[in-house]
Amino acid sequence: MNLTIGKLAAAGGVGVETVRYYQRRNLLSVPARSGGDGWGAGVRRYDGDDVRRLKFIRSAQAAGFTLDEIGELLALEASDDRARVRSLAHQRIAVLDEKIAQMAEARAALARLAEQCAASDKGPCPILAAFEP
Amino acid sequence: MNLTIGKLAAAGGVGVETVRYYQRRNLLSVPARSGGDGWGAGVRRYDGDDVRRLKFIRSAQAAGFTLDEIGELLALEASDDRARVRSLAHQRIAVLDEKIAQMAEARAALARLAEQCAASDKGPCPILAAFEP
DNA sequence: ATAACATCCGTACCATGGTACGGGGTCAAG
DNA sequence: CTTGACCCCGTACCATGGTACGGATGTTAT
Repeated sequence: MNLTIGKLAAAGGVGVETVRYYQRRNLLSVPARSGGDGWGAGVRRYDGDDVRRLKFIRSAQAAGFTLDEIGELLALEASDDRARVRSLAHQRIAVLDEKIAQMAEARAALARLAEQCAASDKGPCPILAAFEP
Repeated sequence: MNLTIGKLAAAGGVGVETVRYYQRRNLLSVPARSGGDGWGAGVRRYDGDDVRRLKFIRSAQAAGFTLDEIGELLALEASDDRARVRSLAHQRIAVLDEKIAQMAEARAALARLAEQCAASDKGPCPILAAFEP
């Protein structure tokens, strides 16, 4: 594993600019440039650990954490504040449960809508009504 | 039902500025001002239909529609393009299913994390690892 | 060794979904 | 008939999460 930024980005399923953005946000480190001396010498190289971090960022985003929160999580990884970790996890689980329930409800509404809309082919279908409780 | 913008907003669980924003986006109509003539004459009044629309917007947002898409849905309500409605509904259901699955996965990861983090009280808990597949 | 391609970096710009400000006008209760 | 709460409108600003540009430099395949 001796990746350039482009390979790292590809491994994480994001664009190069996104990696650089995460570096600006201090979510990913900025390794030294490979070349030894002079002015703009060498290219930065990344390894499996960077890939792990990058993938973690994407997973945590899917869990609904903001990039700021993800920064805190990454900092916690290297600390031993277990209480804080548990707290963040439980908070996020609660939010997630609520969101999942909400989305399931929305899904049901959409299924109703599609069904009612499929029944006949005359006139409009009641879109607003489909979302009413 | 003869609401001022403030009551409408409250009924929808949003702020006044949000209602005005939706009006700018053409998601909500802007009724005539009650007073008759002159320059700044009267206040705008809203009714149950506006409340229904506003609540619909919030529900559709929870379903993951963007405000632009919601605009299209509202337009479709008054049309009879059932095929388009079905298409939007099915698309959104697919996205929703994927997102729900993703969130369930994230929830499991967080539960694992909280558990491992609760087990002992020494050292850091493996946050990155908790999200690995 | 030279062309083609990738990286580096600062800076600017973008979309989405709002929120804030401020100087007015209006309305209902006391 | 004043006072306090609310409404009107334009304009500016904000946070989040990126995406784009472009000139200089570095790397690599032929």
